[in-house]
Amino acid sequence: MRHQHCHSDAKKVELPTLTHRLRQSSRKVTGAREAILDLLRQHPHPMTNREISELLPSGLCDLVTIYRSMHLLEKLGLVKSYHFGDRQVRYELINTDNAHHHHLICKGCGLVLELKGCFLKELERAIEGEHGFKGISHNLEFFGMCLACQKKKATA
Amino acid sequence: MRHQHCHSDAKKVELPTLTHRLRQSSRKVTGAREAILDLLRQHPHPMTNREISELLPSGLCDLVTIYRSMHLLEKLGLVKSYHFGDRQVRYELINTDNAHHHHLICKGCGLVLELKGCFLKELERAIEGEHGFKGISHNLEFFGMCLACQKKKATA
DNA sequence: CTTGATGCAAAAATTTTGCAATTAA
DNA sequence: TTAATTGCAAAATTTTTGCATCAAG
Repeated sequence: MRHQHCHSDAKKVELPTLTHRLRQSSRKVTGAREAILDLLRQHPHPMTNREISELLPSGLCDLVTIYRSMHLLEKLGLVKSYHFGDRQVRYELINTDNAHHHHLICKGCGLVLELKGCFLKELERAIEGEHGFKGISHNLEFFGMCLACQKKKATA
Repeated sequence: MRHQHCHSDAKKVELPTLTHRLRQSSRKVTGAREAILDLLRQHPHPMTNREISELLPSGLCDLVTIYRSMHLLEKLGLVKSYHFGDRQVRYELINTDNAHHHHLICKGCGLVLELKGCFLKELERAIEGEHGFKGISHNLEFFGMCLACQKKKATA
């Protein structure tokens, strides 16, 4: 995945709000965690641990710390993990404005657009009824070729 | 994922049909590949390389061969890979009867049901129009708790 | 102080690669 | 015969764990 951008109008969660939630769970607000959370705020699209590590000021913390932090943040419900079908886990800050959404990912350049809204609630109800499952959720991501990559391909 | 089952009425692809497609691509029909394809026929739901390896007659082939085979079979379009959100790649035989479908996965026991049909074609068109993307596809999987696991939880 | 967090090294687990030997066509 | 395939060993990744040290609350 070469580049990632995100078009989202959702209001950003404030950093103090996030650190407060750490303290509430008797977790400590450390330099590494603040930096990670702030990075996620500034790049509001799913990122891998490695990407996070590379974007963080060099030497700020070990990659192991990022693994541990992301597990924790996910458990505490501050981030959500996404899978774009390439066996990598990506984490995105959960924005209360825009909690549940899907992405449109360019297979050429890795551009990520955030899609507004979701249309599968009724479908989930139908599936619950038909199969007796409870507590249904879903993963849904779209893939395609963005305008820029279409042009690139045409001229190549 | 502890168990996997699949409810599918789709007609099974015949083994000779599959091996024929290997020969067409000037690939060889080996014991390992026949065994893998037959296993996938008999377990018509997505399986990881490790699961395939463990279900194959012991010592039939190396795990490396399975990795290589699955890459090849995917490239040739005989299998499709799925991601159930646990960072594992799962492969399923492509059945011409039932090429595009989604799954309903129990978070308790790993039961996998195959859902018939797909309802997102119009949605894909809408997204193409709105964002200028071309060739849109999607990944969609549902997760929940199956009846048996609901009971198990209630009595626990 | 006391508990939780971190770095570093090492272990574990997963996936890929090189190469000589083997086998299907 | 020859081009593709395989096994084995080894390398390259990726993720997890242990433990002593450090730091936030």
